[in-house]
Amino acid sequence: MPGQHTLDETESQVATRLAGMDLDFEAMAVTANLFRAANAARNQMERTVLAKSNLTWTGFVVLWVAWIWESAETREIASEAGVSKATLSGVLTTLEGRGLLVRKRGERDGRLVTVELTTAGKRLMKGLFPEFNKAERRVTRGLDSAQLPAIAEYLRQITQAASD
Amino acid sequence: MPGQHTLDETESQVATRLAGMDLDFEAMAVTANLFRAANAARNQMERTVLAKSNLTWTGFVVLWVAWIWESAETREIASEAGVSKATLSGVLTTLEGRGLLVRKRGERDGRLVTVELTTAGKRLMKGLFPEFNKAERRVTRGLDSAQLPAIAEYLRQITQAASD
DNA sequence: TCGAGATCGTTCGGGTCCAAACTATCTCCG
DNA sequence: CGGAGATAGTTTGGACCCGAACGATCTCGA
Repeated sequence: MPGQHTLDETESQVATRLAGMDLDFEAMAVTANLFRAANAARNQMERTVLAKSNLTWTGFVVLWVAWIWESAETREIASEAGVSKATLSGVLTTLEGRGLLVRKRGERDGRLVTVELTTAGKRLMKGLFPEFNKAERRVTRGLDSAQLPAIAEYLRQITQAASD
Repeated sequence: MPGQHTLDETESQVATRLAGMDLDFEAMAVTANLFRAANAARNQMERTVLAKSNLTWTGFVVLWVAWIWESAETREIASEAGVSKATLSGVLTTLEGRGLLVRKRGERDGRLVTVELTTAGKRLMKGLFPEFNKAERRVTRGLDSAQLPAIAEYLRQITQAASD
């Protein structure tokens, strides 16, 4: 595969190209590999699990949050899914149009909207999630399973530090 | 902030809601936190570093790859940046329109296109990257610095496993 | 009570994002 | 030499993505 670089080649080129600058190369390696890993895992799971249900990544995450919490407020879903409320609004319209969830205006507070999965939405998630979990197992199969909890904790630390 | 859940609350709700299903909860925790961390870090860095230069995340990554490799072929950039060639094509048009890079048709092979930063593009990266690295240091500040290389290696393993 | 300010979800505009279809170019075998 | 097939980048169509502006709703103090 000509024109392709391995991870090692890339990091070596980076070190050469940026030599002499006052940089934290270890922090750089962690974040660079964080984005690479998240991207590779997302693409893999979209292709192998989500595509056959015609779901996007964000669509799946939104359904997942509403499923886990039974019924969720939109700002909550946006926060959990890691998207802006503007994005969520559009995604909800898409999923609602496909009959997977419904929006309900808050009764006490007329500004709020809560989201609930329809029967079809619940059935979809019930069938899809075990497959999704298999893919999660797959992308972590290169790791020592005894280390998994520690790795999850490292990632939580990054989330924490990035959230101010 | 009402309606917000902490990470612990979310994971506890997940465990309750999915109890009894045959799932790998440790793999789930790693991938869930991987996406949360990548997302939080990306949003943070977009807001604090990239926004003031009016650059998108992908735009920055594309410029970065071309900068590191002096001159790069399109397929190479797409692979490094983790986007499809279709996406890259649009991003290159945007960046070229802003005068940050130029496309050059391959001389030997007329199908290929190589990308090179303009003087303005190089100046931008030279000024921006140290700031970007500060943000990288910031999002990893919660981690034991002695562990950083090991964490980068864990993430490489995930990338590897997700790439087939 | 009544309005200033906060908060909620939606809309808008411009930029990604991808698979699939397409054009242009190259390779290589007959 | 010539064309079938492989390969590179672009276009297309539909969905996501965000900040900013917006209208609707709530809160709270004077």
